[in-house]
Amino acid sequence: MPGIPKPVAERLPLYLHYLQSPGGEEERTISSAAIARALRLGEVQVRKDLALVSGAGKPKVGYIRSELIQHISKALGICGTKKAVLVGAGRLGQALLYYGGFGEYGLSISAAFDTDPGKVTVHAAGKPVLPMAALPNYCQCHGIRIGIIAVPEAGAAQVYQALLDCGIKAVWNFAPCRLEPVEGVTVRNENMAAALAVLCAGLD
Amino acid sequence: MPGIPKPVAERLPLYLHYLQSPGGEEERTISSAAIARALRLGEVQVRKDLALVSGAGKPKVGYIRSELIQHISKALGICGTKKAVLVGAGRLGQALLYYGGFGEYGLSISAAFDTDPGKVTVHAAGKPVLPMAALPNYCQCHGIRIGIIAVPEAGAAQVYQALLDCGIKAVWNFAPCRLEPVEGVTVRNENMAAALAVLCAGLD
DNA sequence: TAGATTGTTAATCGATTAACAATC
DNA sequence: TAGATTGTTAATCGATTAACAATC
Repeated sequence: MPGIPKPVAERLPLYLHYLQSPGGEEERTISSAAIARALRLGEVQVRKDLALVSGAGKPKVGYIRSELIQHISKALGICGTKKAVLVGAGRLGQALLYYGGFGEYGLSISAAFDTDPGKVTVHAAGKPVLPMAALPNYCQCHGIRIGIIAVPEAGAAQVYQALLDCGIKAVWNFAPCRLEPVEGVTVRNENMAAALAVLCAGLD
Repeated sequence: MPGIPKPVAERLPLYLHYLQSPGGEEERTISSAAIARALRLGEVQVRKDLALVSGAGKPKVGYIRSELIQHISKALGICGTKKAVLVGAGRLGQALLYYGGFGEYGLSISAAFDTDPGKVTVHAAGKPVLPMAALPNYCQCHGIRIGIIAVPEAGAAQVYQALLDCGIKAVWNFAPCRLEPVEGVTVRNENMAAALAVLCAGLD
């Protein structure tokens, strides 16, 4: 995504979801105004975003839906299905493992890992739950570059290091702690408690 | 949070978490430089943020830890424990129900609601899972103003309306759809699949 | 007093919005 | 041609960073 500002990149999945959603208008073309209305964004903003990744809009006509889907998908690097590993097969980990929504963006969690031998025997959502020791080999064999951390805070740093050692390049961290930045590795911290706290901050 | 810019508000929980975390330096005072180092932020940014909610730093000394915790807590509206209801007791819902991290910010999920009679009998994490019909009465009796939507996309709009009817003022939505904005109600959309897609966008 | 650390004012940067030009 | 819709250039807005003043 070189050249695509972060706020724009964050809107791209919304456009894609809307364009692919059934039930909406199934016209062959669509205008920036229609997208803006549906997603409650400014129409100039939508046009600017789309110009950045597509630039294939036609005055008086709008955008060809299928083309636009192609272009946004390309900008998001969607090609085939990228596989991710999940570390931590607790409740949150299992919720992610069963969640079907990633496929829309060409992503899937292909295996989970846990230190708890009790969880290791479980196959969840048709996916294996393996012991931590199996992580390096699994990642190498499957060419995994995406890792998800769903363990308690105390274990996060260690899991992070293990993922780095496996050559992971993108980390989605659900533990409420910052992870040491590493050149060439992208980290997103998903601090659930903090998110709810901010949402509720203005309540009184 | 009138007067506090959103980016600042999003950093406040990080400061609070760091200040309250055990194991760190347990000094009575702390400097903006120390906080910045730990959280990997700019020190001027930390000082500006803290000046906005506290303004009680002393040159040469820093901030008194306990005071700072008080001030940030106040800015985040933390007082006692605010209760939230959760709609949708699937895997994600249960993960949230069991998650213990909300307490740090004075929040707790006190009950879940589901249309599936099978889920209704379960008591999860010592919290009741009730039928949807019980929602209005529960919210009124407990003075609930926070609602969490953890149902599939198709049901989200209806659940949202139900929550609005109950007088909910803050909504945390995990379904991948935008919800109609309503005056006086804050909504945060937590689109998990989109988040992972953006994280992985730059992979190749 | 001197030095460390906060707080503020000004400068920079980036994103959004508005106005308008281009074009099918 | 006229009108609708895109795309671009300029203006606005807000946040971050840098420089410096204040003060314990």
